[in-house]
Amino acid sequence: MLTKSSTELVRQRNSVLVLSVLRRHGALAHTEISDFTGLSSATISAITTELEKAQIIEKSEQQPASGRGRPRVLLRQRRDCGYLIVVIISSDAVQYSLVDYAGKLIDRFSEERSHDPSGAVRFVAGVRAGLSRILDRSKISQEKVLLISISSKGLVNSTEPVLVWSPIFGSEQIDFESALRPEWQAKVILDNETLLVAAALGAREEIVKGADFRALAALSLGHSVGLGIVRRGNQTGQEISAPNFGHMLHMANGGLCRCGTRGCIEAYAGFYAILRSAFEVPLDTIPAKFVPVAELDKIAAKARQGHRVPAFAFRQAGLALGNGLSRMLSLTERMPIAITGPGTRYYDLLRQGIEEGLGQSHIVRMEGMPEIRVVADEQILVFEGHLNRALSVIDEDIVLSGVQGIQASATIQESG
Amino acid sequence: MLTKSSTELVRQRNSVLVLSVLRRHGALAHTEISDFTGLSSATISAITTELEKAQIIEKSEQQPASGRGRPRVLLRQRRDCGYLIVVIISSDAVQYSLVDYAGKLIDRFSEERSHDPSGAVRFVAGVRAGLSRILDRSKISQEKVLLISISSKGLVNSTEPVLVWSPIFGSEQIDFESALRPEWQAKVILDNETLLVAAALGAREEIVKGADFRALAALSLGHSVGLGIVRRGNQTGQEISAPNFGHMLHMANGGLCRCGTRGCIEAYAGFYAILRSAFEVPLDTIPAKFVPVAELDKIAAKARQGHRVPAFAFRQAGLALGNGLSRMLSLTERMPIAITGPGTRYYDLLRQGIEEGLGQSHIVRMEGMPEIRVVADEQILVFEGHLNRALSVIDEDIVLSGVQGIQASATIQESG
DNA sequence: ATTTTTTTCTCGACAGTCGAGAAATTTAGT
DNA sequence: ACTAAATTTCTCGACTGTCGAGAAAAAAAT
Repeated sequence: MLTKSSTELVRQRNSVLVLSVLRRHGALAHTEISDFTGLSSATISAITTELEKAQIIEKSEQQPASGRGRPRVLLRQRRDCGYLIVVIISSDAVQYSLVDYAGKLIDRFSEERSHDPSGAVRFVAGVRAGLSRILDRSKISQEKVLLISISSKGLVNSTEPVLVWSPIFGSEQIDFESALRPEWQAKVILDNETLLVAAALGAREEIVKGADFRALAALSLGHSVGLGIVRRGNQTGQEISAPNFGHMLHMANGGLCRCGTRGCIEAYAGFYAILRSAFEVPLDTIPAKFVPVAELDKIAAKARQGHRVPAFAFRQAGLALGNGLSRMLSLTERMPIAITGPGTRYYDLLRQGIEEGLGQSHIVRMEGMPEIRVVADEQILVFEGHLNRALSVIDEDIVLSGVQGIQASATIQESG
Repeated sequence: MLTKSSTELVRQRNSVLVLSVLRRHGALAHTEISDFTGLSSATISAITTELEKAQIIEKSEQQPASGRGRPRVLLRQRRDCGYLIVVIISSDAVQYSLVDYAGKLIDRFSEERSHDPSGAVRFVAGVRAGLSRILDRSKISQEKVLLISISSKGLVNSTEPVLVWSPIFGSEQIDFESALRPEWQAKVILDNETLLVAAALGAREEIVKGADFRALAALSLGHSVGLGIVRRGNQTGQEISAPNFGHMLHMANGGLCRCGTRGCIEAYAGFYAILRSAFEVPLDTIPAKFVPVAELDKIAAKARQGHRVPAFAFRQAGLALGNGLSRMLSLTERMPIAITGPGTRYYDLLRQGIEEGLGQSHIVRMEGMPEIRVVADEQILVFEGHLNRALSVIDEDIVLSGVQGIQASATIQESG
């Protein structure tokens, strides 16, 4: 259904555009903003004075004039305009980061996660405690926290911050919004971890390729298997999705997965699955909860020495991944695939299987093998994805609600 | 990447909105348009007078006033504002339809397709001849044809009207744009047939459910297997895609498919595959080019009588479909599935397999079985999809280019 | 001191939407 | 027959938004 447009919408959109340009390129002068956005200088003036009144951006202090002419006045976001807390949930720890509106990291710590399965209630309490702690440490008032951006592996509700399924808590759902709501007024968003990796890679790619960028998939290999897809939208930025790839069906009635289903991709390509396969344990054995990476390293070493069974385990894993990716490509357009996560260290062993698995499908035979790259530093990408996403959400929120509100209160202060 | 907005864009958008409302609900009065669009009466006046000057809509002749008050003046699209040719390519015929801008069918005929494999060049020539013929028969000038909307089974390029792969011509690509370009100035669009079915069903659903509508998949069963997905977009209408579902990998190293690959879904669920399986022919036999439906009816009859082997063939087909659908659901959100096409007559035999195949995946076990409906009248839906899609494309084009151009020429005429 | 160059800011023109109320036109009531 | 009520369409002025042009500002070069 189409929806009506209005002139105010135009202003909103262009304001968000200005903020996003400012974010992407740092402090910019009037004319540069005009160049990047395509908006006229007059419009930039109007928008920036409005944003400045609303205390969202500020004129940078005079800097030594370089070159002739009237010196530029750089505009930048006000760092203290608002703050963002990033919560990254991984299998063994929860990392909390406090970030200012300009994207600068202010404080960070991790808390070990006890491996007791005592469940979601206790875990949520831990998260609440962690959030309080990071706020206390930095002496920032709670209202200044505009957004809490959370990520986890697993399946996430697309509209609300609800963790629908996770490797840790299974089907025990966690609704972060309601869990934090009485205490925190900030908006809460939740994203799949690999989705954020994909978003970060997509943003990088868009900077390089510009309008040529079409789509990209990120495949994260580790204890579990995640996939994120980012696609260039019609007009409004990027579209991202995090399918339930690790638990997509690889083979009917196949190996038993941690999730209780048989034949998931993860039941062949997750770390525990490779271990199980390398030790020739029956495929319907209930899989280990946690596998030390050192253990897998040993198997990889043997495989590299030419031992048949461990090599076969990696190959099977690769096949499951390749088949799964080929199925994804059958349902989407052709796109490059970036492989990240701790599993990349075994890419030499997985590669042949992945390529063979890909090659078994019609789409790949027709369009050719997709480009595959290995990308390290998954952690950095996750954080980068958080920032990209969270800050642009903040931008929108500020423009949507903030400008009028803050501006109104500013005028009251002036007149009062 | 975000892009700038302007006030003219607002007008364009709202003009398209008015046209689309007019199309959906037929002739409407001023106030009704205002209600449907949410735009104010004044704006409707401005837009409609502009569209009327540009000869895109017209005031309907006075009709008997019902109720008190000033009688309504109904507005409707001008039928002769432009025309549309719909070309539906199926395995045994090509159907040509001439439709006016109000969606009314003016002329239609089908041309048998000779089953010789002489290839794409000859086929394209046939299409050109068919287009000329329908134009001749109706005495409409070629410039009045604004759009040629083509559909086929197979895989279609997402940006250009290029048939990338089809059951008929295989990988022999057909670029309809360049094939028709010197002769026809009209815009050419090409869509997968099942995509149009999905689009039509989606549009129907949106009328019923309104904003509650999220997404829907259409599965077409026949000689080949097609899938169309329609999703509600962020803001601008619906997003539709036609994946290469029939040739998605069902089982590595599985049965030989018509496309030459092994293990495609179609190699289990296409008509020829069911036949092959029912006759216990080895799965690597090169499949029949064309299967008479009567043949399959016989097998179905036997299966319904309780014969094991034919029943098993249908069950295997269902399993392949169910597994494939479960994989699709792993990559998208949960959505209802509408099954169409000639294969629906065997749905009683396929059903158990489909449900079992779906149930083998984690996502279905977690979210529950998706809603499955059987929808007959695929042909009607295909045509309806063509119309929905083509006419809204025309609306956009008219507003984008037409209004200014036509208006300009109108003022010249006035002053001249 | 003047000119040149570069950047920012301001003004008037133009496009779009909206609310209110005038104008048009029919039905109902007396 | 005439008037009042109802309903729809149209018009006007206010408001918001963008843009181009040119004025104003401010530093470097001459």
